[in-house]
Amino acid sequence: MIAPRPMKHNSGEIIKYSVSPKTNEVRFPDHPKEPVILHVDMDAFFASVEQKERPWLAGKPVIVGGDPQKRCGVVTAASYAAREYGIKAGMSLLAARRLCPHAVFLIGIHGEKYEYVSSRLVKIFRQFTPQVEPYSIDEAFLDITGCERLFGPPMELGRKLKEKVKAELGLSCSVGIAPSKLLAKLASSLNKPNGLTIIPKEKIRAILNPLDVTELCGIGRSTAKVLSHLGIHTAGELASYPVEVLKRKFGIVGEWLHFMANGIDCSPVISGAIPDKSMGHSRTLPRDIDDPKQIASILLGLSSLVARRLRKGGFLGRTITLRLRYSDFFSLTRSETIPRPTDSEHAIFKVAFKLALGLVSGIRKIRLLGVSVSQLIRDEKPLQIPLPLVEYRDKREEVYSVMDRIRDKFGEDVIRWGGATVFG
DNA sequence: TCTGGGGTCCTAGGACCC
DNA sequence: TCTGGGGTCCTAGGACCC
Repeated sequence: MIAPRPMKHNSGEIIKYSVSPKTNEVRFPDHPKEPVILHVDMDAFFASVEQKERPWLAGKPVIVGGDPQKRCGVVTAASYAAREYGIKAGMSLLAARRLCPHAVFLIGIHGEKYEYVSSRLVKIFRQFTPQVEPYSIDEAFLDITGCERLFGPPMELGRKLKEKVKAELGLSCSVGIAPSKLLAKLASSLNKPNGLTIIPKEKIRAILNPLDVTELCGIGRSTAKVLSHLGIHTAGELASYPVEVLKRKFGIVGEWLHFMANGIDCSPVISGAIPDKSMGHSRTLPRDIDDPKQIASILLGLSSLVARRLRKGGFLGRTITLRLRYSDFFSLTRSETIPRPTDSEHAIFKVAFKLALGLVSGIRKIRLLGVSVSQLIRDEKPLQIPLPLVEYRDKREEVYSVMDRIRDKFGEDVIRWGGATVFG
């Protein structure tokens, strides 16, 4: 996320800055060099990967999403040919089908395939600079400051990068180049798909000012609504709005808004791995339920998925959060922190189910259930000897490891705990 | 727009301890 | 027993992103 933490260091420290009392201008410690940041955003990533695999789908409206037979299907990705019909990510599959009945609907998200392509992309990016920060499965920031001697001017580097991605993976991407992450991300969005856009320092104001505030990364519907009440609709209007008023209205976010609208962002490209903070899974159920037995079955299945990921990543977690959505769409969370960190599905399930039972009502049925674990720590195997810790490492641990190996080999659904719902 | 699933960060109140 | 102030942890919710 760049928006919620634009002013932070790697270490989490706030970068010190000063504000000129006369001009209201913000001053940062001088950079040794004017940074050059490049943002890569893959074009219709999931849909393009599928099209590359099935060449006969090239140029056709392709929609990747859930199962349209189930009620919960939404569009996860749409090819540009599909977007011409007004289809967007997040839209229900039914609505998408109405807009474009002849589109090709590819059901199911093949996460592992996309992860693999994503890892190959990062390898390509690293051939240009070691300073690569993956931002999501299909986006990354590259700090290309000082790369001129190897690859030519920034635009030349951007062109070479696009060519290499196309040649090696057959995928097109949009590239934005600017003096900061915030502006590079904005630049890549300006000429999609297959764009290559630079925002030079002297054009920042001219490009930023007329933009709708919602085009800035970090301003969503809620913030835009509040801004609109203040008479602020464009980035230019936001930039010249008194920062003190914004701070009163939004707290620390108000300050970010001010900086964003002024194109100020000092967040560095962080090339090291960013540790996971939480892991979770949730499911919209095929139909609304309120039977504790069914709830238990779903929660055990979700807990298994989460625990398996914890073990795979070598993590233990302490806080277990239950997420629940009623049929009227009212959502809430309940969490509990346990004394000893765990990676056991049964420990996770026990807490999640207890929390869920407190929320079962005779009036509203449940539409969605989710389980997540946070306060993660590394599971340091050699350190697990101390006696108080032995207790949570019960005999099931051996069973978990056997089950994990079986699932690795034969798939998620070949084995499960009695009573657990299997999620593929 | 009849509304998925994976995350992150911030806020605010209350409990608890010193 | 009453009083206080600060720090930290826990919990719940909200906003936002892809």
